[in-house]
Amino acid sequence: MLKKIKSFSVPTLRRLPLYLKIARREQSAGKLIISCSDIARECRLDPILVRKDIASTGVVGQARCGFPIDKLIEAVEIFLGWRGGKDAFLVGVGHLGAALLKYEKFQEHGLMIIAAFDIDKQKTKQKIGNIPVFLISKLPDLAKRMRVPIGIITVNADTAQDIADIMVDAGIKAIWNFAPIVLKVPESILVENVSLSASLGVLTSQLNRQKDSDE
Amino acid sequence: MLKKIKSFSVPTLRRLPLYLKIARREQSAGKLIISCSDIARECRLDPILVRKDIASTGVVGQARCGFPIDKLIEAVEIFLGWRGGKDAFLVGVGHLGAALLKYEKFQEHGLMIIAAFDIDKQKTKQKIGNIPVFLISKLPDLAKRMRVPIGIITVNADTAQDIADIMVDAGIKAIWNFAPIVLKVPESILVENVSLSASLGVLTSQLNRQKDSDE
DNA sequence: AATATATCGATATAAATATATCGATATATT
DNA sequence: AATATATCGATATATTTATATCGATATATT
Repeated sequence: MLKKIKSFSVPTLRRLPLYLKIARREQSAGKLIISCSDIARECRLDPILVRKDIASTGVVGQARCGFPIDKLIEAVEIFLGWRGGKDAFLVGVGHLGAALLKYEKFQEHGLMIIAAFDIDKQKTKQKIGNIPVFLISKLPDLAKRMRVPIGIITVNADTAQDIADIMVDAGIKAIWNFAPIVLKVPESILVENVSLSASLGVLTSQLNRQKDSDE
Repeated sequence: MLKKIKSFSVPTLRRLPLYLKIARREQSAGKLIISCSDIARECRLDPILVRKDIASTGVVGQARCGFPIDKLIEAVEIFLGWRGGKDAFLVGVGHLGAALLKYEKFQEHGLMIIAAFDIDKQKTKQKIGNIPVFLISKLPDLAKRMRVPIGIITVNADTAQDIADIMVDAGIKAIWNFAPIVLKVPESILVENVSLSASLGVLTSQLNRQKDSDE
């Protein structure tokens, strides 16, 4: 039976990790309760917005006090799918790919990069960040047998679509794409793009306009 | 005189670099004209949206044909502030910082990383991606003398605010922040955040919900 | 040459997102 | 104990963003 998937606002999903980070820090500092106003102040957001975001995770707060931090953290982690780690394969062991492999904190986000792949045989000779590197030809079999749900693409724009095709064939359900193209994949496959150009564009465009108005 | 800064939609600013990339590629392939429908098809967006985005750059098209690619590229580049490169300093030569220093294509985005900084003296001994690395204590003087407008923060969350303070004191106008915190800076300073957690949160959250509904 | 079609540009509508308002309630203060 | 205050939760409004509609126009087709 095809259930309608309740979709949540992407802006909300993008803010929640920040709230989580703050909540975890406050918990480490010994606090038991945290309010939306506290979080909003630190994020420079409207408390009402923070409250609505948090409400979508389903956690219930206490009037006048706030939310029990442990319950809040649990609710956000479950909501984001960060409880019970998900396996991922990374393809493209270049500068960026290697940096991601060496980043230790993805576990905090429930992401376990268990293997990396590249076309360059040289790169398969050593582990990076304790993660083994294989030839790309090994991906399909491994992905199918291990039922890996997430693929990370850190190859260049020219080869990204080919890698996406291989991932889809291998049964990967979600792609975290760092290449600056729009991947063509079946509708059922999730794609989340990280675009440095997009981010840089926002910055430099606004910087230009600000400068112009100063003169 | 304080002119009101005309602000453009951030979603539009985030899509324009993609259109630009496509336009450049088509130009290399010899095409002289490109239509919003062409771009929309490739980006999997509504042509009307693409047309509106492009309209905000001020370029004018030709009914039934599209936009002259050279004019379109020029307009988008100017709009994004990517004509006539901008200097930048990067602070934090860790895995990610080093990867950005080695990335050669920022020039296509009008960004020139002319120096990097770190607290670790060891790191100052060699260039990375042909960019020299200095001790962080050298930043203020260099930034002021060279009037560097952009600072890139690739340190960890604990030190990011300190680095931002140093950058602001040194006259930097815009910060490209890769650390997972909300920086506290004066209103006149632009901040653009790149948040891997946010991006990952969108992916894993949706992946979870999809899985739940399958069962 | 007349007609059809694709696209631009402008305007209008719809949908998504953010902000404001208000009552209820638990703690702090007088 | 009574009152004030901060915060939640729900509902309502405003703003932003995306989509739809329509006329004008340049090319392609008949």
